[in-house]
Amino acid sequence: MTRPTARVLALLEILQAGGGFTVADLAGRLGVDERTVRRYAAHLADLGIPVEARRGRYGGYRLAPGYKLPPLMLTDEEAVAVVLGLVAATRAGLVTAEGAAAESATAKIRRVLPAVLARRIDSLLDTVDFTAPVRKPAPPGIEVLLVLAEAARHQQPVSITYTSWHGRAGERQLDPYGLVFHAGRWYVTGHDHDRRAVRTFRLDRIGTARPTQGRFDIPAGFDPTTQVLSGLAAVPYAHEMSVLLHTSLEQAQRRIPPSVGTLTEVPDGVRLTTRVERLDGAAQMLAGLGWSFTIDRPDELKNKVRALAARLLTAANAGG
Amino acid sequence: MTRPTARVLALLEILQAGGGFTVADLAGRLGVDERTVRRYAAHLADLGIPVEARRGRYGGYRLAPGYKLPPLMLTDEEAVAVVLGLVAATRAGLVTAEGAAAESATAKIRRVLPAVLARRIDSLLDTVDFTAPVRKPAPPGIEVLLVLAEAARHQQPVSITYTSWHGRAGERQLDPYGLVFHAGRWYVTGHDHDRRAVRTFRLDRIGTARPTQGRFDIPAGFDPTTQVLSGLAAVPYAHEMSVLLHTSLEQAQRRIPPSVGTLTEVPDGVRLTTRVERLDGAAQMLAGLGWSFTIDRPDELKNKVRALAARLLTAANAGG
DNA sequence: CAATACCGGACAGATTCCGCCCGGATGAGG
DNA sequence: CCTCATCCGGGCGGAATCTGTCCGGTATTG
Repeated sequence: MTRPTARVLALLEILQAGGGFTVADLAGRLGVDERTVRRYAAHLADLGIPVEARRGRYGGYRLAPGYKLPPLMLTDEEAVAVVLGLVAATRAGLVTAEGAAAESATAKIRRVLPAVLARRIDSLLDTVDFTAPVRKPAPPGIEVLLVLAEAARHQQPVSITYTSWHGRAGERQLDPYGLVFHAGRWYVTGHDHDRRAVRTFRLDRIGTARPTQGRFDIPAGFDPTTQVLSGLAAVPYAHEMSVLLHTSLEQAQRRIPPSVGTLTEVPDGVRLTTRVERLDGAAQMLAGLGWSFTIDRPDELKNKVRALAARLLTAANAGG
Repeated sequence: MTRPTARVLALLEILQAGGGFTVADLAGRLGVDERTVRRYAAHLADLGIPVEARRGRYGGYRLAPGYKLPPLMLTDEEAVAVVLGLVAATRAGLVTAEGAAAESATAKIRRVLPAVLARRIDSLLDTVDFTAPVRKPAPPGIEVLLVLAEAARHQQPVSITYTSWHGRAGERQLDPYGLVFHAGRWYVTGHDHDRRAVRTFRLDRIGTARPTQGRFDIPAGFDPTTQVLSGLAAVPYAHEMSVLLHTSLEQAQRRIPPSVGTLTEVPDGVRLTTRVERLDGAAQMLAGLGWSFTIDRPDELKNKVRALAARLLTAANAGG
């Protein structure tokens, strides 16, 4: 930043983000000396912007609480980021229940942009193709999402109404440890009071969420992502499967996502335990991995692997 | 007025009063030279304020028509969509060169939200985890992106400066047919005048883009995504492979991305033609797909499939 | 009291700003 | 096409403002 004008207004932007800032903090962010920050604060005051200063321990600068904000001004880069973000969020299934939120947000943002920039962004949206797959959204209600987020942040229990996959509705008391967005779906994981265990719920199946009294502690080292993904892997599919893969744990972890099953390092390789709906699919997966392996169970899987081998031989010998 | 900052902002206030102003008029009001007024107008533009200029008789400066609209009013859903969109765009590698655009955009949007909603959105951002991988961004310059988008939209040729992967810079004349965002990278594909063929370029390797004279037509049925992906797939791997899959084109397209190879519907199924580096890997892929198939070529692939079948038999018969 | 954090004058050197000059581009109206 | 009015922006030398440093001082909290 070469111009003092821009730096003074950058200070204004930082302060407008809210909260308080020490002079040392601001100096670091603006890349100037502390004395210069103090001068800038005085400049803002000269311009009629109410910068409040507090001396002493825990002191710093902030804007006066009631200060009225100017209209939104986005740079070209920021506008493009917002619009592309809305496209990305829609494609990822991140959009929430009132399905047109991304479209209407795009329209509103566009209206406060200069006409030339809006037209260029229109051209961009018209001409760009994305290769990532579009997720079918399973959006939660916005209120459910925000209540759970606040409760997780402040470690406050909630009461939720939940409809399970086979349609049974009920109320649950939950200590929400964290939220996870995975493959187009929102999940909350935490301590389920009724089950006295950690449970994971899909947010699109949660009707209402209401904070309740109390506070909870998150268990040390708890990782919401791991919990949700391993919970997804523990679906009660028809078959339990255990296979010894003749490779390293590192290699296995690189090729097999946690959502597929549990990998355990053992002396002869890595044990993969999981549940699957169809054993022929499991046979195909194992063939596709490329490592040799030993089947612990079920025995039926051995038959499926044999059948796949026979089919491959047929293919290799067909034609000429 | 002693400070340039104050004078620049005084210009903004005059323009915000509405209507148009000549440079001479503004110079008189601000007590500066006309050249200085023109500099101030450029400063405001740098700060993201849309000052529009009109040359010639009856010309002058004014603010862009939409600039004086009331402040942006977003619903809760829309605000969440925008903020989550910015997060998604960052993770997908969609953000552009001036790296902090998503962060500063988030801050600006947050500033025009009610404090309560802003706090709830903060909680959401603090507590949510995403499982999708974070792409390392290879961002193009915003100007390059927007110029190419407009040129593609209006079917107008461009002149680009391009640095190839081994570092050779040069200028190219291009008819941009479309833009594609794939796996964290921006691509433009179109007719390369110098090569007299369709070529694909990565936008992060394009230094500048400038529209040139003329118009072009896009070939009928041209699909930018297919072109970019098949270009990526056309890497000179060691082996050419052709396999007849005993399934439908629709099923094949669902399981085999275009980046893998070309799918062609034929009377007995779907022909997959592609190039691969390792035939044993190809054998594994075919086994993993689960359909029966016939190998056209190479003959060596038949040996690899036989070897895989043998390995599967060994696995199925091992243990008990 | 100790530690932390804002305050602001003064000075020399650094950086940015400014008026002036001027050839050039643009656009409306005759 | 021409005329007139108006914006455009690089370059230069001098003027104005900015900046870091130094430092003694005030304010606030535990």
